[in-house]
Amino acid sequence: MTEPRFSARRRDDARAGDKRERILRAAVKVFARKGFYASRVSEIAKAAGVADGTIYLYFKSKDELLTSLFEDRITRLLEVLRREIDAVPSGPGRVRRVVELQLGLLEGERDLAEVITVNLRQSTRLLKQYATKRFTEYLDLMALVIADAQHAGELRADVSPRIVARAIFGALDGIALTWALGNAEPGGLTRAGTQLADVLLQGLLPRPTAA
Amino acid sequence: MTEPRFSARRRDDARAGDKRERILRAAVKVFARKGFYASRVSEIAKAAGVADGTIYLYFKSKDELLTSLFEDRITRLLEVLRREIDAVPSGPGRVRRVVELQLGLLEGERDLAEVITVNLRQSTRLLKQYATKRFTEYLDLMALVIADAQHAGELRADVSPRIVARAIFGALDGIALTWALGNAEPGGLTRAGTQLADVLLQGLLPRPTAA
DNA sequence: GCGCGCTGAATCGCGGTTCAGTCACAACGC
DNA sequence: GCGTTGTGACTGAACCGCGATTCAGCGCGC
Repeated sequence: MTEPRFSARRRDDARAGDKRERILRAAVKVFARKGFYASRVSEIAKAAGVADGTIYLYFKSKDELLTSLFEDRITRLLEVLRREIDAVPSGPGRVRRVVELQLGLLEGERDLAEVITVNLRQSTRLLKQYATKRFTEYLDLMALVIADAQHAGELRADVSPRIVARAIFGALDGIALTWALGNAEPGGLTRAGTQLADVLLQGLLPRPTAA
Repeated sequence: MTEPRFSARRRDDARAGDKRERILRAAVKVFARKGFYASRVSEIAKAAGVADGTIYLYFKSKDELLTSLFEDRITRLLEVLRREIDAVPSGPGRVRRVVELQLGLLEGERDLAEVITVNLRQSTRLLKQYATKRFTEYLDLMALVIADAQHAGELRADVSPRIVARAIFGALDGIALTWALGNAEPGGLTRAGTQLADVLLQGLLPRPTAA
């Protein structure tokens, strides 16, 4: 229903035609620079190299454009995360992998980092209605990783997996936010990820011997 | 310049007259419920019990209303934090105090929690221009607490104080966010604060003996 | 020709902002 | 005391610009 029928193969036009994706990419760029509300649909159209009206052939509204953007990108992220988690056996290893992976991914996509950290919260509707779906899915995944490791005795069990999951999400978000808003020095996110993982893992170890 | 001259003492009207504060309080409530952009100035006026135009006697624009809100509330927070930090001698004690204090404060003001966590990011202008002032001040304060403790040998020195500060901010923000958006169970924030502090402190301890 | 993807100028509603009045009160002269 | 007038905080209906959305065409490929 959102997708254009079929075809759409312009033989004279080199760019692959996937206009929907072109629009999404343009939206990321524009939203990142100006924020959702300050961004004009016409700007996104221009950035994508399409007419204003074309956007409405692929998305119901400006709002739905933002929603789709998250739906799409977060779905991708969840896929990657699930795959990686499965590939790592140890609990602590998983935590480290997940933390480093997420910041590593954003390192290469500053615009996306900004959209996720900043714009996720722009549309209250988006946050309160939509986000409580995918976002919860994300938090649940993180909490599960923690809980599993706790049951295996690899991580201390005296803290709530859900709280830890939220804290990890928040820490990642906060680091990405300040990075995206600041000078975004190269390698900054990756380095931060390693350090965050270091602190988290030591903090989550089963209580050593003495409290 | 923003304040009305003087007088303004209505003897027949019980409410203390501080209209500016009344408007700010109303704004917190409305922004929290609907988000900055979805909130109508007329709604804030109604909630504050003043006319639409009155708001413009105290604030230049809707934008400036939001800005003033942060300026005001964050200034208060910084004051409280500084005082508390000075009152606690040990580094780890300070970290715990700061973490627990912030979540404790928000526990009593759900609306404010929501405004800070959600709306702080609504106005990109606010974030990029204004926030880089007070917000930086906040991060610097946190980083200083960490750095001091590191120099005193109370916390591990192999992580960047700034990264830790950002991570702590993010973790607090993330926890407050999910709390404010969720069921906001009573005591939830306080409990989360304790656990977060537990994990952080263990994680930040000087490396035990074996890495 | 025809269908379809696309275009982009025009529309239309919304809501931030303005500003001409209103009103309560204080100051003043008597 | 008491009318008169000045002051300025406050009001709220109307204005006006903006920008999301629409839709009457357009032209390319078949």
